[in-house]
Amino acid sequence: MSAVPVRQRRKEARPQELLDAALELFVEKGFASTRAEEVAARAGVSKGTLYLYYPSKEDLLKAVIEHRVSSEIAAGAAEAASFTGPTDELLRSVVTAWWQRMYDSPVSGVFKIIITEVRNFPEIAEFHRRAVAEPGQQLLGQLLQRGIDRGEFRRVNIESAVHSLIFPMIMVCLHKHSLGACIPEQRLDGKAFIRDHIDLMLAGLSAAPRKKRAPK
Amino acid sequence: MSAVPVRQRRKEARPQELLDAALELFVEKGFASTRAEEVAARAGVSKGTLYLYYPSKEDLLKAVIEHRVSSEIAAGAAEAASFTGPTDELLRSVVTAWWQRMYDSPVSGVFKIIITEVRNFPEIAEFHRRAVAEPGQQLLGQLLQRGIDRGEFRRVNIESAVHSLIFPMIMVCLHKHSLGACIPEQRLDGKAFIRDHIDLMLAGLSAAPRKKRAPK
Amino acid sequence: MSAVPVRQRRKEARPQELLDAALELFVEKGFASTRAEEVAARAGVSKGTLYLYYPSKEDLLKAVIEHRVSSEIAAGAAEAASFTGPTDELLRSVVTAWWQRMYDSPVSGVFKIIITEVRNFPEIAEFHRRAVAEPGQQLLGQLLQRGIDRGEFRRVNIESAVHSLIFPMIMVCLHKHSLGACIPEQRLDGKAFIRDHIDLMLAGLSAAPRKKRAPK
Amino acid sequence: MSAVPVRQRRKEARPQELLDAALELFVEKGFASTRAEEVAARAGVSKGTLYLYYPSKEDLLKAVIEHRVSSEIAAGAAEAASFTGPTDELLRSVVTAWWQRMYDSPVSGVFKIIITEVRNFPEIAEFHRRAVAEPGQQLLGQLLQRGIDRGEFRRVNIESAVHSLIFPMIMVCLHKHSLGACIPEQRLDGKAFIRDHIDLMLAGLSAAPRKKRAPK
DNA sequence: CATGAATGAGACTTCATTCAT
DNA sequence: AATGAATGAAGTCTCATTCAT
Repeated sequence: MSAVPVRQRRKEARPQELLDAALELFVEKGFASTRAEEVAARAGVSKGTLYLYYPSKEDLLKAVIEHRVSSEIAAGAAEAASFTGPTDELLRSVVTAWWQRMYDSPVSGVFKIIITEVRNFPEIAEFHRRAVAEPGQQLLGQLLQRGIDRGEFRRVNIESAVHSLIFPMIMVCLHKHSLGACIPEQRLDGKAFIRDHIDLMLAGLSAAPRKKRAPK
Repeated sequence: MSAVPVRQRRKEARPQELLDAALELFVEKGFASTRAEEVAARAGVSKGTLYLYYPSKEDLLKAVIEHRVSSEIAAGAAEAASFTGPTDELLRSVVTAWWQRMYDSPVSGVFKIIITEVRNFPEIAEFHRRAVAEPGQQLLGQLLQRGIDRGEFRRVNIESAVHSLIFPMIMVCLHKHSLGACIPEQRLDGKAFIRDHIDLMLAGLSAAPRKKRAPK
Repeated sequence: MSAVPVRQRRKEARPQELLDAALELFVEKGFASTRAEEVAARAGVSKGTLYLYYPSKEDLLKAVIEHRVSSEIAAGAAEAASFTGPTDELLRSVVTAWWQRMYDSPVSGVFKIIITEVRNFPEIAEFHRRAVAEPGQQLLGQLLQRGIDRGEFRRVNIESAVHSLIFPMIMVCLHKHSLGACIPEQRLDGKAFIRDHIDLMLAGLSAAPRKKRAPK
Repeated sequence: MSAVPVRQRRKEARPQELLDAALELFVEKGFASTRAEEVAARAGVSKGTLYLYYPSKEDLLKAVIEHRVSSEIAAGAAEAASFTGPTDELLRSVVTAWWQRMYDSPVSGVFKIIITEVRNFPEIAEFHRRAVAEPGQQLLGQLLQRGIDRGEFRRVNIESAVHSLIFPMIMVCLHKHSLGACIPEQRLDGKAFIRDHIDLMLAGLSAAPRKKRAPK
C-alpha cells in the first residue's frame, strides 16, 4: 500500500533472488547470451548491485550451479535409505517423487547449464562428479543392488542399469528447458513418461524366468 | 603446372570445411562463445572468406545443424525397413550400428547444439521436429510395433518405450561432448553401455510371462 | 563513564585523518586511481562518512593540497628572516633543515600531486603560484640577494640560481614518492645529496677565488 | 583533393600514430584519466583499431614509455664520446643541445608519466633504471670524471654532481607539462635557465680560482 | 553523525560485420 | 575469390555518489 522505497535494503534475500534470476536466464538463453544486467533486472536490482554479491558473471554461474543442487540430490538418498518394502515400490514411489520434485523446480535446468558450460568452465566437471554423479550413482546403485540381493532383480550390470534408468530422467529435464519450451504442442508428458519408463525398467530388471539373452 | 594449386582445388570444398570447423567449435564452446574468426581460422581461411559463404554467424549455425543430420537419420530407416528376422536382432544390430556411426561422427555433437540453442533460435525446433524427432519416432515406433505385432514384445506404450530406448543414446552423445570431454577418467564406455541398455530394454519389452504391473 | 568513547574523541580529528589518508593514497596511486572508499578505509571510517566532510573527491583533492603546505613554506621564511651570520651558513643550516623537514613529512608528496594533477584541475596552478612558488622564490631570492649584497656571492641571475638550488630539492621529493618507492636498492640518499648539492651551489655562487672544498 | 576513404589502410604508420596520440594525452591528463577512445580519436581511428595494435591500455602505456626514450638517451652519449676539447665546452654545447632536443620534443613528457605511474606499474621502474637512469648517470658521470682527470674540475662527489646537474633539467621538462602548461604567463624560459644553470654548475665544479663569468 | 546497500554513468574490451584492396 | 584492417555496437565491470536506516 505504502510506496515501495526506491532503494530497498534486503541484504539477506539478495543473493538468493539473484541466483534464482540467473538460473532462469542461464537456462533460458545460455550463459554467454545472458547479460549481467538482465539478471539484475529480473532480480529487481541494478547492474551494480549484482556485482556487490558476485564478483563476476562467471562466479555467478558457479554459484548458480552449486546452489541447491547438492541438497536436492541428498534429499532422495535419505528417503530411499529409510525405505522398507519391495524394491520396485521403492523405485516407483521414492525415485519417482524425487524426480518429480526436481523436474518441477527450476533446479531441473541445471542439467542444461552443466552440459552447455562444462567445457568452458572445467571446474564444473569436478563439482558435478562430487555433488551429482557420484551421489546419484551411489544412491541408485545401492537401490538396484538391494533388489538383486533380495532376489527381486536379475544380476545386471549395475552401472549400466543406473544409466538406463537415470538418463531418460535427465533427458526429460533437458527437454523441458529446450525443445519442450519451444514447441508446446509436442511437449512430452514428463510424469506419464517417467511412470512408463520405470515400469519398463522394472520389467527389464525383474528376476522372473526369461529366455536367453543372446551371448555376445 | 599440372598440379592444380591447393587453393584452387579446395574451392568447392570450402563450405564443407567451414561447416566442419563450425560444428567442432559450436559443440566445444557453444555458439555464442565461438568467434567467427576462430571458425575461419580452423577452416584455414580468413574471416572475410567465411562471410563469402555464410551471410552471418547465425546462418552458419543453421547450416551446421541441418548439414548431414537428415541423411544420418534416414540412413538407419532404410536399413531397418529392409531387415527380416527377429526384432530383437534388429534392435541389437541395426539400431546399435546406427547409433555407433552417429556417436563416432561429429554429428553426435549436434544434439548438444540443438539443446543449447533452440530457445535462442526457435527455427531450430521446427527443423528438429521435421528432420530428427518425427523420423526417429517413426522409425523406432514402427520397429517396436513390428515386435508387438509379431508377438515378440508386450503391448507397451510405444511412445514411452521409444523414449526409454532413445534418450540414453542421446545422453551418451551429450556426455561425449560435455562432461566426457572434461574428465577423461570417468568417460563412460558408450558402446558397452548401449549394448547393456538394449539388452535391458529387450528384457523389459519381452513378451515372456511376467507378473502384474501394479495398476495405477 | 569518565573515558570519552573513542569515536567521540576522534570526531574533531576526522577531517585531519581523512586528509592524511587521502594524501598518502593520492601520492601513492594518483588521484584518479584512488577510490574514495580506500581513503575512507585508510582513515578508519566508512565511505559515507568521507562525504560528510568533503562533498566530492575533487574537493578532497584540493583540501589535501592546500592542507599544511602554506604553513610549511612559511616556516622556513620566518627562520631565514631572523638569521644573522654568513649567507652560506644560512643556506647550509636553515635551508637544509627546512628541506629536511619537508622531505621527512608526507607533505613532500604534494609536489607529485601538483605536477600530476594541475592540468586536470587548473585551480591548483593558482594555489601553487600563490602559496608555493612565489613565497619560495621570494624567500630564496632574498637570501641570494643578501649574499650578493654582502659581497659573499657573485652577481648571478637570481631567478635562475633559485631554480638551480631548489629544483634538485623538489626532485628528491618526487623521487622519494615515485622511483625511490619502487626500487629500494637504488634509493638515493636524500640528505647526503642535498648537502653536496648545497656545497656545489655555494661553490658556484661564491664571489672569491676559492681553494678546494673543505675535506669531508 | 580526392575524398579520403573512410577506412584507410595504413598498417605501418598506425602504431606510431597511436603512440604519439597516447603520449600527448597521457602527459596531458594522466594515464588513468585518459580514455582509450580519446587516444584512438586523436590518432584518427576508432576505438577498436587501437586494440588491434595494443592489447590493452596498460600495454599501450608501456609502449609509450619505451618508445623513443632509449634512442634519445643514446643519442647524447654518442656525441659526447666523440667530443674533443675542454669539458666545459662539452657541457655547454653537447649536453645543452641534448637537453634542448629532448625538451622540444614530446619525449620530454615521458618524465612526467614515469613519475606518475611507476608506483602503479612497477615494471616501469626497471625500464627506467636500465634505459634512462644508468645510461644517463654513466654518460654524465664519465663527463665529469673527464673534467676531473684533465684537472679542469675539482674532485667532487660525482654522483651528487650528476644529480645537481641533471635534476633541474628534468624539472624543467616536468614543469613544461604541468604548471607551465597552465599558467603561460609564468612559463619559465627553459633554454635561458639551462644556460645559467650550466654556468653555475661549471663555476661550482671549476678547479681554478675563477674570474667572473664570461659575458654572453 | 555514521553506515553501507544501492545506483547508474561511464570506462575498458570484444567481436560480428564491412569493404578497399 | 580472398584478405584482413577497420568499425562501432554491445557487454562486463568499476566506482563516485546518494540515502534509508
